[in-house]
Amino acid sequence: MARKESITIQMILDTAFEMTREDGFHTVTARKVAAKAGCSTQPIFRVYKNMDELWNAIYLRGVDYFHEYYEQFAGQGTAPFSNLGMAYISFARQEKHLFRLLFLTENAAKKSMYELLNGKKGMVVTEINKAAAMGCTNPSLLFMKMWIFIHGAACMSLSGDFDLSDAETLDLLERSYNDFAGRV
Amino acid sequence: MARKESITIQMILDTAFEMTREDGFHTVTARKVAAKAGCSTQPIFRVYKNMDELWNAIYLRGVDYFHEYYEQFAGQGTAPFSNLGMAYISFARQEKHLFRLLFLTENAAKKSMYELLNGKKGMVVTEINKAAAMGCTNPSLLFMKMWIFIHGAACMSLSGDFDLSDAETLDLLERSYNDFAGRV
DNA sequence: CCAATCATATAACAACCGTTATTTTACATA
DNA sequence: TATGTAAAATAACGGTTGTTATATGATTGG
Repeated sequence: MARKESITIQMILDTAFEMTREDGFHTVTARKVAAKAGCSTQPIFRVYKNMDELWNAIYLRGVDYFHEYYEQFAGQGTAPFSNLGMAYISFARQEKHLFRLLFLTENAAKKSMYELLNGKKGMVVTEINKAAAMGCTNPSLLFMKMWIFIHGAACMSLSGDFDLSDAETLDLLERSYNDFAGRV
Repeated sequence: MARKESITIQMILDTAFEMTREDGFHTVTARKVAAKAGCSTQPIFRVYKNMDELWNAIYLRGVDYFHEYYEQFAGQGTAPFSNLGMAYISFARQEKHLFRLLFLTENAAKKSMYELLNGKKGMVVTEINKAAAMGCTNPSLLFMKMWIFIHGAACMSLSGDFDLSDAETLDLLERSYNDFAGRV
C-alpha cells in the first residue's frame, strides 16, 4: 500500500541525543541531525511536530540516562549521601553537556532537582532514612546541606575549578557529612 | 580633516553589556546591539575587530561589575566567608545572566574562580586570615569547603531549587561555617 | 569654498536556522 | 502488473547570523 518506514523515531532521537552528549544541546539542528543520521530533514518532521518537540524528547532521554548512571551507585559508600554525591559529581565530570542540560538550564519540561535526585527508586528517601537510623536528629536539613555542597562541587568541576581525584572527593564528602552531622 | 566620531566604544560596550545583563550573552548580536545603540553595525566593527572581541570585552566588563558589587560586602558579617558568600549568592540571584557568564561558561579569557573571588582587595586572603585568627587550624581547607557550599547555593538559586530569604541564607552560611570549623 | 578624509549608513554576501511545498521513490494491495 | 499511498529527497521560503563592499555624510585643513 505504501512505502516502508526506514528512518525511525529511535534513530533520530538516538542521533540527536548523542550529539547533545558530545557537543552540547545547542548543536542539535534539524540539518545536522539529518546529516548524522544519513537522511534528509523530512523524517524528523514526520515523527516530531517541530524541533521543540525533539529538544523536549532529548531532555527526557537525558533524565533517563542520568537515572541509569546514577542508580548504579545505590548502596555504595559509608556516610549517607556520599554515594549519591559521588554519582552526581562523576556524572557532571563525564557528561558535562548533559549535566548542564538537566541541572543548569531552564526548560519547559524541567523537573525539580529533588525529583531527579530521588529517582525511580526513591534513593534520597533511602539515604535520609539511613541518616536517621544513624542517630541524626534532622536528616532532611542534613540532606539539604549535603546536597548544596555536592551540587557546588559538581558545578565547580564544570569550569575546571574543582579537580580532586575520586578518592579525594569521596573523602571530602564523608568528612563533610561528619561536619554537618556534628560527628568526630 | 575628517568626520567627527559620534558613536564611541563606550556607547557600544555599555549597550552590549546591558543586553547581556538583562537578556543573556547569547542575545548580543551585531544588529541587535546596533539597533539598541541607535546606529548601524558599522561603528561596532570600527572599534572591535570582530564580535569575538566585543564578547571578550563584555566578559571583562562583567568581571569589573562583579567586583564592584562584591566588594561592597567586605568586612560585614560575623563568621568568616559568610559576607563574601552572601555577596556571591546575592549576585547569582540578581544577575543570573552575568553569573552564568562569569562562573559557568567556558571562555577564552576566563579567569579562575579564585582570582575572581579574591578581587583587587584580596578579600579571600583577608577572610582566611580572619579564620586563622579565630583559631582555625586549616583555614585554606575551610575556605575550600565553604566555597563549594556557597557555589552550590548560588548555582541552585539559578534553577529555582534554592530560595531561602537573605536572613535564612546568612544563618545557613554561619551555621555551615561552624559545622566545618568544628564549633558548637 | 573646496577637497581630502574618516565616520557612518546602506546594501549585499554567504552561511546558517526552522519549516514547508513539491517531487521522487518504494512498497502493498487489487 | 498496475495503482494508490505514504515515506523520503529535493528545493525553496523567510528569517537570522557575522562580515564586508560600497555609498553617503560631516568635518577640517588648505
